[in-house]
Amino acid sequence: MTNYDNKYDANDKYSLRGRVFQKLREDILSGKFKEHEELKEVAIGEELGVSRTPVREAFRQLELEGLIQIIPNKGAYVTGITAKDVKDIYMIRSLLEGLCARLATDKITKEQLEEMEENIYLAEFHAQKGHLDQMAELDNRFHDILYEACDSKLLEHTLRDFHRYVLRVRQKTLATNTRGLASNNEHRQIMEAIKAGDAELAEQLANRHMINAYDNMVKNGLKEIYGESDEGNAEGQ
Amino acid sequence: MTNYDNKYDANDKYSLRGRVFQKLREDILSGKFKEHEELKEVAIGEELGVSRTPVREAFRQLELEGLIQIIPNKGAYVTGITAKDVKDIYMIRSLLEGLCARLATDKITKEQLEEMEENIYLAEFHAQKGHLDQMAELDNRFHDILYEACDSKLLEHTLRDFHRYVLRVRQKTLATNTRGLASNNEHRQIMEAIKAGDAELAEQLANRHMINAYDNMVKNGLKEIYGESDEGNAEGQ
DNA sequence: CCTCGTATAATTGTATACAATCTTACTATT
DNA sequence: AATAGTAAGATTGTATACAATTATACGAGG
Repeated sequence: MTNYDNKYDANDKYSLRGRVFQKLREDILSGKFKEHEELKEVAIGEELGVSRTPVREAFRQLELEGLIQIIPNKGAYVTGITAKDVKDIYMIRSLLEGLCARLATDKITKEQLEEMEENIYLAEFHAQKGHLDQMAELDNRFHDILYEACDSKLLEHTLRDFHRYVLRVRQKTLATNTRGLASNNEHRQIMEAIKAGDAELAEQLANRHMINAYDNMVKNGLKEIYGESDEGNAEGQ
Repeated sequence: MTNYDNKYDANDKYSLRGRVFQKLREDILSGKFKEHEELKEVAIGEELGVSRTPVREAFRQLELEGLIQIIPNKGAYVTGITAKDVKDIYMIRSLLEGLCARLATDKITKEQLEEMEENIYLAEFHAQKGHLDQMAELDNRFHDILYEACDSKLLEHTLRDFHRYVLRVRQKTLATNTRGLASNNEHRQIMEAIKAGDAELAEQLANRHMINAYDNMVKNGLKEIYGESDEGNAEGQ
């Protein structure tokens, strides 16, 4: 669930705890810390030059973000993502991104729509050039715009959480260029539907966009990467 | 987002932090702490007989659960729920409870199905007797069973978060007996669909169940209670 | 050689001390 | 009287000290 309309965001940049939190999140999402790796308070503290207190508080936040698991009196461990988790997230996101697109059709501002168009235009350029990093960045930003445009702090926050959570996987799988181009075309269709005021269509397209993204991940070896590496409950896909 | 399959739950009962966390959450949800009320570390600590450290850590968790907002160097405040928030949550829940019911149709165990039937049977009894507290309890439990039955830790956790989050409102509005009876009949229909293996129908019914619940809240004065009491962004409903 | 138990070390949990920041009230100046 | 400045108090942020718990290593007994 977490917090919503908070101008002073929880990951506040200016406190030590906030900086530790951001750093650790980044390191986990980027894969610097592997799954099931243990994070020790003193080690992290020394590495970042802070005491245990801010580290501990950052741990509590990371736990609620689902990035680590804290076992009382034992330790903090980077959580693993199973193939089943990824499948579930995309199922949930499919519905919620659809809802988001539907709501955004009524609520989107002129500025947001313009940024969307620019985003798609730029992405096409980078797709042709094969700039994968920029593609990923633009993809993230496209969804962020959509989340902002739905005018629901709660939905926005929920989607952002899920989106961030699968970034770990995405970095390894979206790196195929063919999907990048197809994905951007789907973005364009969604944008066109929103622009035309067709909420139903926008919802369906956003819905489908997630399903396609997931199918592509499966094709490109999601199973091999995250298959049975975990607690052995990777069943579905 | 928060943590998922964690046998050692974050709100661990045996640490001071865990107890403080649970106590504060309970007090916020029950309405003992009013919206926008400031929570001071020392005051809470003295009241519960602990130092500031576990209180601070509990605060971090409450913040990520969306129950309080922490402004750096200033204080912790109980978050307000606007009418718009409630509307958004029910919109989201409508989709996700539908998904949950659909998945549960395939995954539910014999035991879970039996507990569901028993739950509905008991609820009918208490509805006739006008036992509102028990009704609320059984209603919560029904949805918990459904969440467990969908066999998705992620969906289960997400729905539980939203469910808990609206408890604050529910306690004030579901207290009408007529809705209790209707609600229980909807539970029965959902259960029957699941039992019959009709996933599509179960999804639609669960979907509709949420919409009905929300409509009833609006009828029974949600607006009056949570209308403009907040930041003045209660627009939609 | 294996198992159990104990002691020691390592790690987390909590309390307290100190630093930084913000709030409040009072005073001086206009 | 109103306002700005400043100092005192209150509150949060961080560091450190101590307690409790858990993991590890080693040795005794079988």
